[in-house]
Amino acid sequence: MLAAMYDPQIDSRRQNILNQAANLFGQKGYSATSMKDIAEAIGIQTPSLYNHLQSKQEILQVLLLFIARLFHEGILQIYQRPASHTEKLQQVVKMHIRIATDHQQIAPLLLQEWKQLEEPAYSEFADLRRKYHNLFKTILEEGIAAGEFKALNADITLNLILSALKWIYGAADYYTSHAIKPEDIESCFAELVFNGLLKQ
Amino acid sequence: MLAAMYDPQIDSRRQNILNQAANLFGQKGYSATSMKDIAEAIGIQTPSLYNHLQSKQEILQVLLLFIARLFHEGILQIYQRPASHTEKLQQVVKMHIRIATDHQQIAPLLLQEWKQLEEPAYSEFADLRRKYHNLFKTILEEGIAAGEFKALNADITLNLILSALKWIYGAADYYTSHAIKPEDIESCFAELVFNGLLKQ
DNA sequence: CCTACCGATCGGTAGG
DNA sequence: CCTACCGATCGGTAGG
Repeated sequence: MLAAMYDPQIDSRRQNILNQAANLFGQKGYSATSMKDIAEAIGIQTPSLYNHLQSKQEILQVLLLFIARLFHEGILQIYQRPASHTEKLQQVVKMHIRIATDHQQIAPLLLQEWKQLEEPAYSEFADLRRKYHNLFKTILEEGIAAGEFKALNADITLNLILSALKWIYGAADYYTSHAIKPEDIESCFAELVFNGLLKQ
Repeated sequence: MLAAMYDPQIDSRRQNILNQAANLFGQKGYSATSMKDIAEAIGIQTPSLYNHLQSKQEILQVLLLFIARLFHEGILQIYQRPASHTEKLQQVVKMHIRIATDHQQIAPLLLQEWKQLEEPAYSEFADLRRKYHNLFKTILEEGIAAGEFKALNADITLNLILSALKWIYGAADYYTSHAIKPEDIESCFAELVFNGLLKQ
C-alpha cells in the first residue's frame, strides 16, 4: 500500500509524523495530544519534530485541508456527470465510504478537530465544507424537482444523511472487529435511505 | 424555564458553573477549555471555582453521567411498554430529540468529550452507553423477527440511525437559525427511516 | 470570594 | 538528530 501523500514534499519521516499525529489527534483530540506524545510514537525527541514541520497547528492544517479537498473534488466530479439524481446520490455515498476507508487516520478529524484550525486555514476549510454541502443539497433538490425524490425538507434530509455517513469516520475499529465490509455499509445505507426500514 | 439539576446539591452558583462549562466544553472541547475560561464566563477568579467543585474532571463526569442516565432510563421505559416495534422505534427517536433539545449545552459532549472521562466514571458511562445500544438493537432485531422491519444487518442499521440522530446533538444553533422545529426533524427522520427517500 | 503562589507541562528555540 | 533551556499557561492549593 502506498503511503498517503498529504503534501508535495518528499520526506518519508514527515509523512510518518503526519500519520502518527493523525492517529493521536483522532483518538485523544488535537488539544489533548502533545508534541511529546507524537515524538514518542515515532521514537525521537520532541525538538526533532521541528526539523520536519513548523508547528503543531501546521500538522492539523495539512491533514484537514488534504481530506477536505478530496471530498470536494469527488462530489464536484460526480455532480457534473450525466446520471439520474438517484445514481448521483448513490455515487456520493460510495465516494464518502471510499475516502473514509482509504484515510481512516484522518477522517475522524472531520468530526470535531477542524474547530481547532486557526486562520486562514479555518476559512479555507469552512469554504470547502460549505461547497460540499451545497453540491450535496443541490443533488437532493434537483432530485425532488425531477420527481425522483419525495419533497422532504432538503436541509434536514441533507444533514441526517451526512450525519449518518459520519458514522464511518470514527468506526474503523468497530467494523473491522465486527467483520463488516465497506460494501455491506454501502448496500445497507442505500436500502435504508432509498426504500426505508419497513417491510411493505 | 427551570434550571437543569445535574446533581442533588442545591447550589445555584454550582449549577451556573456547570452550565457555562458545558457550553465551553461543547464549543472548544474539554482539553482546550481552561478553568480560567470557565471562571471568566462566570465573572469570578479561577480559584473561586474550587469552592463549588473539586476538579475540572468532576464537571465533565457530572454532566455526562447525568445525560447518559437520562437516555438509558428513557429507552428502558420505552422498551418495556406494550407497543409495536415500529411505534417503539418512533418513540425512541422522539425521546432522543427531546433530551437533546432540552439539554442543548450537554448533548454535544456525547460526541467526543466522553473520551476524556477518567476511571471509574469512564466505565460507568461506557456501561450506560452499551446498555442503550443493546436495547436499541434489540428493538430492531425483534422488529425484524416480527416481520415489521426488513432483514437488514442490525449492527449497521443501528449505527447508521444512531449516527443520524447525533446530528441533533451539535446542531442547536443550526436549526434555530434555519427556523427548524423539533417536530420537523422528527417527521422528516421518521419518513426517511421508515419509508425512504424514493418517491414510488 | 480574593491574592499569592505552587510544580508540572505546554509548544517551541538555540546551538551544535 | 540531540541536549539544554525558554516563557507561558495549565490545574490546583494555602491562607485569609
